[in-house]
Amino acid sequence: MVSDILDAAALVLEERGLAGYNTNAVADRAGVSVGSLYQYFANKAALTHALMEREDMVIERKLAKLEEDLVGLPLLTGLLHLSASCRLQRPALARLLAAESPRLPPSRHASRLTARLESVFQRSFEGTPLQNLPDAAADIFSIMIGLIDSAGQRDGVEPADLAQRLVGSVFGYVDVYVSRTP
Amino acid sequence: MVSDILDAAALVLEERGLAGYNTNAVADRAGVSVGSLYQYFANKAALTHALMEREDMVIERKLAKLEEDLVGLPLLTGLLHLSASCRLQRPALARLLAAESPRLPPSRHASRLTARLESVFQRSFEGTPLQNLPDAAADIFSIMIGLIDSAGQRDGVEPADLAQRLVGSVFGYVDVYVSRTP
Amino acid sequence: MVSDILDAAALVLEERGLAGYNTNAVADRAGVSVGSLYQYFANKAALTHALMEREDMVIERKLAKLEEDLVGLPLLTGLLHLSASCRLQRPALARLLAAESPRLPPSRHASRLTARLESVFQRSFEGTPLQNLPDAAADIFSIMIGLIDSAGQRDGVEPADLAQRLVGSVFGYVDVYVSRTP
Amino acid sequence: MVSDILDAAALVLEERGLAGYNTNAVADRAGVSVGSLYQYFANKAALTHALMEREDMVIERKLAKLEEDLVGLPLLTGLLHLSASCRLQRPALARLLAAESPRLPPSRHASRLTARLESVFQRSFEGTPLQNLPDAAADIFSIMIGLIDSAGQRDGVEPADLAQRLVGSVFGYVDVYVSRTP
DNA sequence: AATGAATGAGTGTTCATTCAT
DNA sequence: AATGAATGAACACTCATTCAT
Repeated sequence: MVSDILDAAALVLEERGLAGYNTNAVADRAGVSVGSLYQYFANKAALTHALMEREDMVIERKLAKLEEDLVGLPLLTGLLHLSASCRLQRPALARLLAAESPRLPPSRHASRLTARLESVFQRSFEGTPLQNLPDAAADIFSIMIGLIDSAGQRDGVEPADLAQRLVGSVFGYVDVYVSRTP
Repeated sequence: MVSDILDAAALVLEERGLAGYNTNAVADRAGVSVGSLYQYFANKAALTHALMEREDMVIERKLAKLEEDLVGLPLLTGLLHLSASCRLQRPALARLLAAESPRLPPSRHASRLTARLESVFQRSFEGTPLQNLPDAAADIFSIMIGLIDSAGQRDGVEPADLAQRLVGSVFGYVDVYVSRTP
Repeated sequence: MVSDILDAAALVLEERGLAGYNTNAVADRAGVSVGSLYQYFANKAALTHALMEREDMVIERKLAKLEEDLVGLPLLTGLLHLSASCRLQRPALARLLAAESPRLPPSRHASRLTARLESVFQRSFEGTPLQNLPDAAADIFSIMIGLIDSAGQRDGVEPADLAQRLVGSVFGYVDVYVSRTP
Repeated sequence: MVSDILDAAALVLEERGLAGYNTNAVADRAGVSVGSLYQYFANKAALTHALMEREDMVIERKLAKLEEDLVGLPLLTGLLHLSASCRLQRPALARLLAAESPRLPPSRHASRLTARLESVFQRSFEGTPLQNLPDAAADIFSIMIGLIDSAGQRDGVEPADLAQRLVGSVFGYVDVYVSRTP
């Protein structure tokens, strides 16, 4: 049921955009009453957060697997490829959720993801002393989201190609960052 | 008066966020009646567009000056420094306007800015044959906006430091892009 | 509920006239929230159309019965008596609805009524070749509405007397019309 | 000036309909400020009344001339022909003014016109004792307006033909009316 | 648990009217 | 007299949320 509602929310966003994204439409699309929707989600923001979380969950899970096998820069590269291919699955959805998020109260979920990124980032540069990891993680996160979602608006974008450019950007950022970190 | 209303709109956005950004609030904040607001702006979207345009105008003007003196990569670098320092003046405003823009009908202004960026980009690589300039411009634009606005959420970000990392990212992107363009 | 809202709309029109006829007033009068009103009527025009339809329904039903029993001129006469007695039930309402209708988008219902009138008209002159039936039907319709609604502004108008004069007018029109139709 | 504004009001009504008929539009169309409009007309209703009066003035003047030459039924017939040809000059305007009038406070002008009609009516039946002249005048007025304005919605209506049918209707009404007046 | 009708505060927008210049 | 910028009450309509069944 929770899953049905999240599916419906995703479809409503993709089909009608931010303007058509409202709780009644979602409930309709899910073949469920609004009342039921509110049984499972405290309010609209909670629904949106849940959807964001579910969409990111795929990345988080795959990232966890990656962390078992890789370390250092390959791990970071892997994360970027992962993110590109995942977010390009439903590019419009990813973009619309990102566009909605500034209207939402802050959630634990987003910060958990960046925390994760911090960890990956730290493991990538094991040995090198780094400062302000949180800031760097947030920056890289924003580059990643910005670039992928922008590319997602175009048709026929190859995840691999996009990931290459993404790797370029992030390593460009990192080079500066590392070289300036005492 | 137009200017007063735009000032008010900016303040409302900064003080109350997207949720509190409505025409009556803006008119109130400007010490003006709603009717007057609508005398100068056809609708809320027009108001928002005007504010975006005004905020970007500074960048455009400074960019124009830059184009007189610089060419090649220094021009691109200059643009990035420019954008960072301008958008960090009122970081919340810049971020909120960017967040509102997907809800707005497309404007001539936004496309003019990316066209401008394309031109800068092309001038930066004079001599090198490039393909899909629009895509690259859009990508770089998104990296730029994403990174600056993300950094703008933190306190005490030095424009110069941010610009450095921004340059790193963009050149990282470009390196990949150029090397893969036949 | 639909019926309650239509009742309220009719009362608001009668009590406050066109100037006081707004959706909030109707909802208030019906002891219902505006939201409920909009659950049943897509917009104000739809509400007005529905009220017009309901008011005309009585005539349409009675006309259908009449058509079972009568043909020729008696049928036309019957229609005129019918309209007079029905519209005089709530004369102000009939007049105000007619006055509002030019501000409304065209409805299927109004054209259905005139089509009906055309059919009655044609049956009334079976055997006589007539041209431009639609025009004649529209003319007779306007005479009928005009005369009844005008008389409805006065007190103590006897439906039977009014119908007599109405019959006189319409047959006067028809005599000229028929004699000039080749 | 007054005349210019009335011209503009007429044009606005014809070009933009009831929905576009507002004081600012009229002032604009007249090349005059709203303030000036309100210098000559106390409010919007006064403006509309003045326009109605001016449009009917032509009929009134011609009717006065007719009354010098004709008496009895030919006078009534003359009035009907007159009205038909005058109202068909600007059929849309006539219709829209009639549609706006129920929203207006009652005016002396309309009653003056029907009073005039009463007088014509009485002269038409000199010798015959008639009762309830005001009612009859109002009824005939409404038949006249209704039929002419309805016909005015069609293209290529011949004033003479319309007048014929109008004469038929009115005399049909009158026949009944006279025969039932003791 | 599920329903969905009902709610009503809130929002964008219009336009008749005023009044300082 | 003329201007037209300014006013703000009023209105149509939306949608997140509730609660009786």
